[in-house]
Amino acid sequence: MTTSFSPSLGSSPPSARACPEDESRLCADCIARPWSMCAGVPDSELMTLERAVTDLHVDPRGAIVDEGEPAQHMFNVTAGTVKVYKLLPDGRRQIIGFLMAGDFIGLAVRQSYAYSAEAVTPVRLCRFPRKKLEELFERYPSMEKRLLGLAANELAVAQDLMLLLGRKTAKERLATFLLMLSDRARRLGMPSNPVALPMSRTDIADYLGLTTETVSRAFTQLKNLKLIRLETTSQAQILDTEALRDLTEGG
Amino acid sequence: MTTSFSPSLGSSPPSARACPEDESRLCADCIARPWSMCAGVPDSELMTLERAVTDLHVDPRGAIVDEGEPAQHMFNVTAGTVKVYKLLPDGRRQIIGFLMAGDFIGLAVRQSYAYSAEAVTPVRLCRFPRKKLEELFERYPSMEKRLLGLAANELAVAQDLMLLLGRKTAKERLATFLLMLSDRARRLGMPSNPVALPMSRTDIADYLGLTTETVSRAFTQLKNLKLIRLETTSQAQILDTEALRDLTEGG
DNA sequence: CGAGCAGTTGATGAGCTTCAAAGGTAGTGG
DNA sequence: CCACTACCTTTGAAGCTCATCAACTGCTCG
Repeated sequence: MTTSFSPSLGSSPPSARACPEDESRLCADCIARPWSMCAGVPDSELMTLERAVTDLHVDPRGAIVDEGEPAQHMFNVTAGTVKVYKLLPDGRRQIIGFLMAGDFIGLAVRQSYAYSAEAVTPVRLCRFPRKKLEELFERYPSMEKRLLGLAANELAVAQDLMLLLGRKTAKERLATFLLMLSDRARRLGMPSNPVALPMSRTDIADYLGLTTETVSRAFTQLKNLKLIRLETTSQAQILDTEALRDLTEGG
Repeated sequence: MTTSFSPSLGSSPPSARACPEDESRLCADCIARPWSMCAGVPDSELMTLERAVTDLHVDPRGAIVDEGEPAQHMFNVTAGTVKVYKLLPDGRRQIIGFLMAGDFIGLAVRQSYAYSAEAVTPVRLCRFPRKKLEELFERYPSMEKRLLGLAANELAVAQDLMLLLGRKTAKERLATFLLMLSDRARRLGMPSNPVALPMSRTDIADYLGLTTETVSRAFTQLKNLKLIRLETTSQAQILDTEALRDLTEGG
């Protein structure tokens, strides 16, 4: 049995399922660990880590954190895809990132979350109470060092997205997006050429600062240029990586 | 005598002037310290800090770091305004931030800088060799902790800018920008109501993802709405903060 | 099989860019 | 001190990209 929609896990006791028995809860087996801040904890000390975290599953469309809610937890994504977004009062939405294994949610200096996060696919998360995390950092400084490195990476990704949003055309944005997803999948050891597009066209549009219609037209353009082929709406075969890469920079 | 243009300070021995005698080089006197990562170093240990850094001045339009160059240093801005930007091969530019006292430049996990930085006003900087910085972090973990906090802040600012670039109209962007500058000036203890606009219209345009013409027209619109008044082109009086704030969110 | 939603395609229009020129402002030299 | 020059900013007119509105297709799931 699975709950189809989860409430925000940020502050209230979540109805999200605890980890079922058919999957390991051991940090030693965690696929995401090498890419996450947990890589800063020595193998021999993983039990300390396990005592601090709660393993959670969230179904697609389930909320993980809500903008403005008290930031009591930090999360590590260990499987699946999460979208992180900000809203304007009139409903305009900007997705500021798609998170995957190894990424974190909820690094906040302030009291409350600066954004909302929601599962795109079935997602698996490790939840750290902020206080326990502080203790872990005290005990394993390299864990905090590692988080700084991840934050620096996030920052670089954010800056690339700013360049995209401020200065690229629709076609260039989509080309950039497809290569970004492909590269990331490769880094995570997942299939990188038929690129997986688990998110909807609306999500892609809200990430690229466009509308679904424009995203759809851009897909058609790339198809007509023989740069990609859509196996299904959620799987894109890249036919000419070089030409696509040229496109991302206006070539 | 002052050199009007400085080469990049990132890797080569800079022709930027060392700090002249009429200004203190002591960290104890540093105005930016409370807002910077140096706040993580106890007062009694400031001499260690002083031995590690080089104090630099850069004139307007002088380069500080160049995208792609080896990232051998990190910088702290202690006075003045710096613009940080990325370029596309065809010259399109996106300014990803205006930095002021307390902000850092050059947090990079990778080997080279991910962006360029250039002085807008006369700028004062502390330059940290990456190696010495590592030693400082070893010695003063709270300094690295503080840097993590600053990076988290940067990230939040970046995310706000993504929302602006992806989803706001020209008028909303300018309103957001003016309030942002005003708030920041206040936090730094500088005059916040006639907002200082040290950067050119072109710089503002490249920050907001617009053209100079559109920025100029947006200024005119805000003037006509009686929300602001331009004392000079580089000083904006905010006449109705509330209405302006409503505008930033589409109200 | 039909309902409903996601995605695609088409037609029109708005907002911003581009191209062009005039108005200001600051710095320079007589 | 003022005139001249050069650049920055503002304003105007036309064009283009993307948004909006609308219809259609195809897929998924009772």
